[in-house]
Amino acid sequence: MSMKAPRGTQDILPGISEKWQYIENKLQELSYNYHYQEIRTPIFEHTELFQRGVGDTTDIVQKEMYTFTDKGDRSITLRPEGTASVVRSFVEHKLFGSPNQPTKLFYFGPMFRYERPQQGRMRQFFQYGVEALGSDDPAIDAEVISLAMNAYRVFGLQSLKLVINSLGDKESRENHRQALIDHFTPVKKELCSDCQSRLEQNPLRILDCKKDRDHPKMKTAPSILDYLNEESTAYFAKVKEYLDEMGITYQVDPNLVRGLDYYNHTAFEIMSDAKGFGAITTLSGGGRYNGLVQDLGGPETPGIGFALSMERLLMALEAEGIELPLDQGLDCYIVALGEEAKLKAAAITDQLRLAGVQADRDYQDKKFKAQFKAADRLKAKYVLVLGDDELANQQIAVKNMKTGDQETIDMEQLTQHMKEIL
RNA sequence: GCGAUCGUGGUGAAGUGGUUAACACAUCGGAUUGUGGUUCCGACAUGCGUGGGUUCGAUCCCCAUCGAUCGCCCCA
Repeated sequence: MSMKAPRGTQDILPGISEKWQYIENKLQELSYNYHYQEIRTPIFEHTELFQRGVGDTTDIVQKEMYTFTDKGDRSITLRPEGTASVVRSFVEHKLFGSPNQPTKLFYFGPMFRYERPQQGRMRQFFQYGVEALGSDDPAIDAEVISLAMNAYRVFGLQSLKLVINSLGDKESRENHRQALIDHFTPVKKELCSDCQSRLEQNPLRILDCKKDRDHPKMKTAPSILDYLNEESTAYFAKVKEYLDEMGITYQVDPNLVRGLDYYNHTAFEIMSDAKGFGAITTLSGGGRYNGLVQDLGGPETPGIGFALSMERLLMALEAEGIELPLDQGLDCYIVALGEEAKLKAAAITDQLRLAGVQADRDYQDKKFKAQFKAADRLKAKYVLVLGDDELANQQIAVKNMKTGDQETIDMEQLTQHMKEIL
């Protein structure tokens, strides 16, 4: 039996977990600034939710889902993404009935996809994402994109590239789809096997195929932007206008397609430009999904959202050499000499902790000097020394480890004193 | 799912088919019975991812397996 974590999973150990907490807190704060509220949905759902929500033709559903049958003979799937669950919950709990629309939600948690792992691609990975349901104002598209960008900017990341596109409404997509089929069918045999089946299932995705990238028909392929009807064109123009006004720079890429079936109108991706960033450059992605709520049994409700990967955010920070301003170091470490002092130290430590002071002490029966070394290693701001002398006088020595200054404090004033100097 | 490279102590890492698996850092102990540094001395691998095979003998050769990294695919 292997005692290693399963392939594609990782332990987030002390030293790293602090970074995660910092990022989570910051993203939560940012979400509230945009007035999004947290939603927590189950980590597993009925398989059918993803088949219908994410789409049967997607790679996620076709080959990447963690699906199993539970003891009640239900087909269960570990969620591969967050949107389907959020929309399901929105419908199930009739959040569309709230007078406060749009419904603006954020979530955070693990997602699962059965893939070949490499750096920045795990089988269990963590996403932060938002969904805005109930508005088809282009301003909310811009808001979500702005939030997505700021989710990196708040950490000081610079090397970001925002790519946007419009997939149009249903009519535009239909027309474009037919144009793609007409365009590629004559050369069907020259395309890769994936694209041959895409031609029938989802011709749009031929456009971002890396294998057939150099095929002559690729360059002349009908662009979605030429097939947008008046309404879709106007919508996209408005989104861009909002972005311009907000000072958010972007690049329009007509080949940006996104892997999930539910997208329409606005689609976007944020990538890292940073050198030394791995082969995987996409940091986050999102888009509009106006038909999804209805597909999952709700009333006709527009929606837009995005999700980012925590792992890749961490990679981006690393690539740009950004150090997070983490609080580190213990408030105080209690050094005790002798049995009696040890006993007293336990009580003092306990008291300090209850009063809101971080405190720790030795449990390894270390020598005096070794206890000091431990305190130093733990970056303790203060060391409290308790020996025979102090014990006799009902006092304790408080040493500032940074300045080296030391003073003697009466035992009963210690907690108060520590709270003052910290 | 396909292809390639790799897997030695807490960490970084050397090494060889044959008795004691370098070195460095970290850790622990001592020099220094109550103050963090430095220096010096000493200690520290259930044995080289796991399982099997070849061999008189394998950490080093072969096979399988697990895992990591990179590329493809795709994405977050």
